[in-house]
Amino acid sequence: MCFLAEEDQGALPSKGDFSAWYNELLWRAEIMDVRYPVKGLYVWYPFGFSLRRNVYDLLRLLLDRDHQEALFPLLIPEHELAKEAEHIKGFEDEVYWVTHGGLSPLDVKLALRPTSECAIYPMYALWVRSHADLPLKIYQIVNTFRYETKHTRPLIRLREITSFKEAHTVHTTWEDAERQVEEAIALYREFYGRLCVPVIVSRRPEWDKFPGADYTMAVDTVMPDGRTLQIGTVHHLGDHFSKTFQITYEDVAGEQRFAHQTCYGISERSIAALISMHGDDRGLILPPDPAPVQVVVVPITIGKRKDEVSAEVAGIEKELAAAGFRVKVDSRDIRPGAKYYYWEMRGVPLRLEVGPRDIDAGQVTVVTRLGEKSQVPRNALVAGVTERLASFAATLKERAEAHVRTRIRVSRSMDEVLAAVEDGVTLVPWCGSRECADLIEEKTRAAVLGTDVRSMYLVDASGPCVACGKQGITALVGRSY
RNA sequence: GGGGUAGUAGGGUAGCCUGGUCCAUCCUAGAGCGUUUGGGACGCUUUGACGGCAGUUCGAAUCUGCCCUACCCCA
Repeated sequence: MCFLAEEDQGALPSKGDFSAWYNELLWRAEIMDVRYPVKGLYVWYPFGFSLRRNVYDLLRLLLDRDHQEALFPLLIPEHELAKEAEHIKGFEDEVYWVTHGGLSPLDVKLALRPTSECAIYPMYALWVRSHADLPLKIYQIVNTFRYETKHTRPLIRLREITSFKEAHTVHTTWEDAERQVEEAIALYREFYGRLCVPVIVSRRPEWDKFPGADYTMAVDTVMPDGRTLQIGTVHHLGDHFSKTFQITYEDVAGEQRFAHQTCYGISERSIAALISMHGDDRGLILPPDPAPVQVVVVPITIGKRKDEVSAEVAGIEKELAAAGFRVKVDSRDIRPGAKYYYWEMRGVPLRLEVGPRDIDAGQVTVVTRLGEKSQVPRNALVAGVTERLASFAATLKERAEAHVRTRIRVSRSMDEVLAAVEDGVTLVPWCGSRECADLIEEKTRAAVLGTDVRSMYLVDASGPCVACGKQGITALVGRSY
């Protein structure tokens, strides 16, 4: 099996073999180390953590416009977690329990939060008094724990979600909460826009909504192998939780009323999507916004002119850093080619090559991660780098959209569904019944993901239901992670 | 949840059935020295492992039990 050394040194598995590519890339690009000795728990390498920080900084920037960040405890007492019947039913199989303090059994078992509604809402009951306190929009970025029984996968299916951004809002009316749902969707669209990851928004079927919610809107993307990945959810909680946790406010007429709530979350699956969407056989490809290193400078030093090149490179580094770019000079004593491969694996958007020929010509050689090579005059470097990073991001976005567009097809029969979900998702007419959804799943191993499908590639697929033939509406169907 | 296979250095393998004290081999692995440097350089030197716990034994990578972890198949 070991033919790599001769044919193609150091190559990743082809992206066509997505699973192998993904696993190998995670450690080759130093995102995650999967060798931690507990199932479903993984370690962020410094490089991966830096990527994570940039991604979550973007998310914070968007949320901080009108949300406040806070922090609630990891442990939830059993009686609080069990308060909302539907909610606990949805999670009870996956909860980790803390049962002992030292050697003594605890009087009240404590759950590691699988999500934080039951940690936050008892406090909201204390905090919310008047209509003037509303809307209340708070978020936190924390780790959560779920004892996943299915196949765990780094960044995608975890027993410790390390990077769960969850927002919890409180409103006076159902309609106001509904408007918040739309705002959250818009916010998530903007976030994924910055990551150049195209998304499809849809309304999850009744049986697949968040436990305790009125309805759930989901944000999905289409992975390279055509399977979908849920990378964000927005839930309208109605007044279920406010009744359970007694979150009431006094309205303008002096009446006590139950509040209406929403919650919405994004996890490190956003990073899985980012990595998977753009990467290629050479490694990561990162858009400039989240890239830990945006520009790498490789000095080409030969013999006597070494000092001259070093001085030039130092000047370039200073100038770019002053302009706000995350720039890295690679002055290691290895050949330039090895550096190119190294930084390509790590997805750096732009590489600058600076050697004697460039100095003589008064220029810098610029190569994008997609391999486009050009020269920028040394005296217009910042402008040149700015322009190339912008067009690089635009190109990534186009590539990603082209990928998703070719993976969405319309199917009008079960056979067409079966063919379509082999390597993509499909829009099908569906009558809306659970029975037909189950039949579709049974025959195609693909699930009805949602209705009210919103995508820039939307095609109307209403017509006779592919399962029963009754009049149906457009539904999104696909195999998901 | 049920079944199967496996875990040997940074990564990949052989050895295990048939126990033998220095435990081999490959690599884009690591460390050092020197020569090199416009797409993965080369030479020399060198480091480093039998998943964990217990048992059997004069002696365990090898046999037994339990546990952990990984992968595959089925539900």
